Amino acid sequence: MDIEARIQRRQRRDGEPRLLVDYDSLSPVAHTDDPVNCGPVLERLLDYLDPVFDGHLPPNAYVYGPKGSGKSAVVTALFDHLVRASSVNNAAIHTTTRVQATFAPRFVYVDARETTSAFAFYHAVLDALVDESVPKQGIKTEALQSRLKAALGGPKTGAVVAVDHLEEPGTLDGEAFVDLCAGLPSKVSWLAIGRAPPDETVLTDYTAGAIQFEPYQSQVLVDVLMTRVSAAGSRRTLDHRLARDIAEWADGDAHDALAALFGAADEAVRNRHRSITAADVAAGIAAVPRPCVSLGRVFSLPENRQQVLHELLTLRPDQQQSVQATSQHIAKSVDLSATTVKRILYELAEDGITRRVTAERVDRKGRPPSRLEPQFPTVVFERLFAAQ
DNA sequence: GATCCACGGGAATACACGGATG
DNA sequence: CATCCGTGTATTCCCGTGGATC
Repeated sequence: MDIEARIQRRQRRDGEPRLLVDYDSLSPVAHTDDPVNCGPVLERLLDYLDPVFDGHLPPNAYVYGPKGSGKSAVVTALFDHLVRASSVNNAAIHTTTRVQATFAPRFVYVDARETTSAFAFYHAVLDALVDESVPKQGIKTEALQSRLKAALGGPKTGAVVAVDHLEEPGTLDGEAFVDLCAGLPSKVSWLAIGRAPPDETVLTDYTAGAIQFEPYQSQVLVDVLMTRVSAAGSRRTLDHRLARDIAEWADGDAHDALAALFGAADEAVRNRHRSITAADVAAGIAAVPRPCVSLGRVFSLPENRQQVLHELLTLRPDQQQSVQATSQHIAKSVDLSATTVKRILYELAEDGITRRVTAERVDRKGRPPSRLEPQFPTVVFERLFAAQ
């Protein structure tokens, strides 16, 4: 946090202390280096990775748990450390190796939301593995595969690839992912991360074990919220009791809790409150639909889809009586034809980003129209979208 | 020239509903 | 009464084109 921001935060206006918050610290899509209170699951992940320190690759594994239970937060933090440790200083791992051979495993984190094709997937893995830049176009997918093989050619190398957000709408499904992994060199083990319980996914047909993430306990969630709040502003910004209210409402889902907190902080800032009030919290909670789609999914959408969503949020209710009318209005402010906008709107609804609500009754003929309800935290989206 | 993929457009299909038909 | 039909929408699906990069 730079000095400028710290000073700004202390500035007064109208003699009143004014709340200023650092929205990045509250963002449900931002993960911290050091997730709060995740000891037990972290230990289980390290247990799984233990063979690495013995000079072997671990088997494939599956990490699962509901949205907002900390899967991405913990795995990204862990892999960040491992990547740093293995690339900056291989010795760190070598010296703890109990056998003589110098086994230098690599660690790769891939977000399936960003890699929806075979090409993109192999590209992501290879790009993380080699220093030179890897072409994004113009070469065959098979060319990437052989380069991967070459990159892991050494006798004492191997890689553990964590693939996050599998089997979401719009990302790789289990079958496709397993097929892609079959095209990887044999010296690669994968750690799949998804939401489905082990018995509801084909992924576990190919893994030796599964690691479960439970929804956050209310008390832990309160800690998470308070930690984020103090990173974003001052500890006094949020009353402990209000944090508890948010946590109770969120029912163990850190994503939703942070989204609500973000909305509450935004409301407080706009009302020039000196701290977050109960009414602000109520407004913050109200701006998070339930069930709620993860913002991470929304922000990994292509730019023009996000544009369409942004415009959708600016329309008046009377402009979105039907999908057709909605797309025509949106097409006016976006560089896409109404037909294309319409198709995009249907795709977004299909993926659960929005929800179609069919009108009760219309005048006469024809199938009744639908309106689209956002299924993601709109306030947070607007703020972070504007900041992009 | 190869290769990947985003775009755009519209054709095809499904649906709702009232009214006609057998 | 059951079914079909016409009309006007909503919704899904498919495929060609073109930019960008190697």
